[in-house]
Amino acid sequence: MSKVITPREEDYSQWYNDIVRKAQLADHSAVRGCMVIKPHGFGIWERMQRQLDDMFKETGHVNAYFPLFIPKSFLSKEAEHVEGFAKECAVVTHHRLMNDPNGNGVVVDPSAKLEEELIVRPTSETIIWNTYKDWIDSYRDLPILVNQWANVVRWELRTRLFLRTAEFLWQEGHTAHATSQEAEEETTRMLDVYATFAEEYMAMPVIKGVKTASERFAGAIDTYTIEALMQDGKALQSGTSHFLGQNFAKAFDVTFSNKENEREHVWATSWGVSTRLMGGLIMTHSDDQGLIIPPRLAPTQVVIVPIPKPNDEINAEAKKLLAELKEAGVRVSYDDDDRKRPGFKFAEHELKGIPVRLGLGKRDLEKGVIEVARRDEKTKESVPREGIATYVKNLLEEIQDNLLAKAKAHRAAHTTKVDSYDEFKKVLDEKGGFVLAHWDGSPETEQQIKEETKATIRCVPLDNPQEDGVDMISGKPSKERVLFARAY
RNA sequence: CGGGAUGUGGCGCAGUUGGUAGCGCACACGCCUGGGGGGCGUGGGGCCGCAGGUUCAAGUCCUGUCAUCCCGACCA
Repeated sequence: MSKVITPREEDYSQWYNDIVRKAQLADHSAVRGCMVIKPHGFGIWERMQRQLDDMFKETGHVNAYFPLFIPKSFLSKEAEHVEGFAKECAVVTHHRLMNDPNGNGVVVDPSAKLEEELIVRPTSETIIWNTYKDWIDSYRDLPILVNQWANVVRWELRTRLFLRTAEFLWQEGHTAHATSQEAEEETTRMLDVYATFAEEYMAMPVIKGVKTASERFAGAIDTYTIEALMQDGKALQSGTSHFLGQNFAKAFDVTFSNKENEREHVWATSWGVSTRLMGGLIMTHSDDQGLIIPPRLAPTQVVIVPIPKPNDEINAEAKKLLAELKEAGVRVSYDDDDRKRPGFKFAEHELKGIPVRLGLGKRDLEKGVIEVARRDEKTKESVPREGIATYVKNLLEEIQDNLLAKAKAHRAAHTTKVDSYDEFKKVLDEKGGFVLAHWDGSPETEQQIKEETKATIRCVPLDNPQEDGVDMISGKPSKERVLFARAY
């Protein structure tokens, strides 16, 4: 297999595909739009899952699991919701196959038609709220703070590995509360969890904000989002947290008795991040040599390469090094494959994004040093063998910080304030990135901008500085800038 | 779903006016090598995406179909 990656400058889409496939994160499968997540890719996802799950638990949530299939009738109970998802649902109509009477393998058994079709969940609000109806009777039953890790299916017409696949993995939190205020607090709490995770673990800075009406989740009162900026200047919606009001409680008739013994509808939130984060991770950090994984998410943080090849002496030293590093809490492995030469291994580990490589060579050992190579900056240095574990541990933190700093610098350099529509278009075409501009709040100008420039309002940033201005197009007054970008 | 392109060993590709399917990498074995993707030799591996059709003969021509990629439309 050719290990050469298309340079970003030449073709960013192709570069992205090359990274995903050549770093062995994922591959296309036999099913249109569905991918096989390979061990290296899944290992990163598992690190994300584990960390997020811990953060959910720390904020009081528990995990549960609801069915893959949803009765068709459930989808029609919340009008906006069905409209948002109807066009991309996989539908189960039969439950049995039979041998083809003509001898051509198996066919669907027409007698096994389902009375009511089942929808493969595109998201689980409906099945979950149908269940919550049975769980909730009193204010004492609230809040319900449940999360589930699951796969969902959305029959997308155009798919891209990780960024938009027909089936994807995610978590979806679904909470039920006694008051609007409590639900709104939950919505922003989880948005904060996502933002913290993105910055501290993925080293991917994000802007927190609220979606405009046109970009809102189908069935939500408010959709909060974290928006990240990719290397090519396009935005990636990386996580959402929805305040659902009483929409689903009303649709599924979920009520509770309050302290005054009055019957009220329950208030709801839902929030999720998906394997799309993998796409964000790739497009935030990686380079033309391959993937770059932030140390906190790297399944393997350090790889030890024997130079020029494993032998008894080097193996013995490697064993000691492994023990020292593991003792220090570092995820480390030893590449003792004796069929491949060092140069090949270097390139391979760089391609796969392992943050730190230790070169263990006879000459270095005699001098009492080890060659330490960092993936992020592609630099190498000789480090004393004594105290190497501490050095590496500190280096991993430095790399983590460096990646976040670089991503922040890139975002800062690609965030532009503009005050005229001409300038807006010019920045989008020549520079890309986030564009902060005044907007009069009307769906019409938002739509016009989208049609003419392909840019959308990513969000109205939270804690947005208030300032007087005028809409670029209508000239109507505006009191704050909103965040525009072309997006994935 | 519309426009364009591409499907040939695991990967990347060539294959002329139709006439016995090739190359590089990878793989297996052997020898030589050995601090940034080694060298030489030998060898194995193909329903040419799939289904029809034209023809004495189809990887090549025709029709259909499936899949992937790029650009759109769509996209909580």
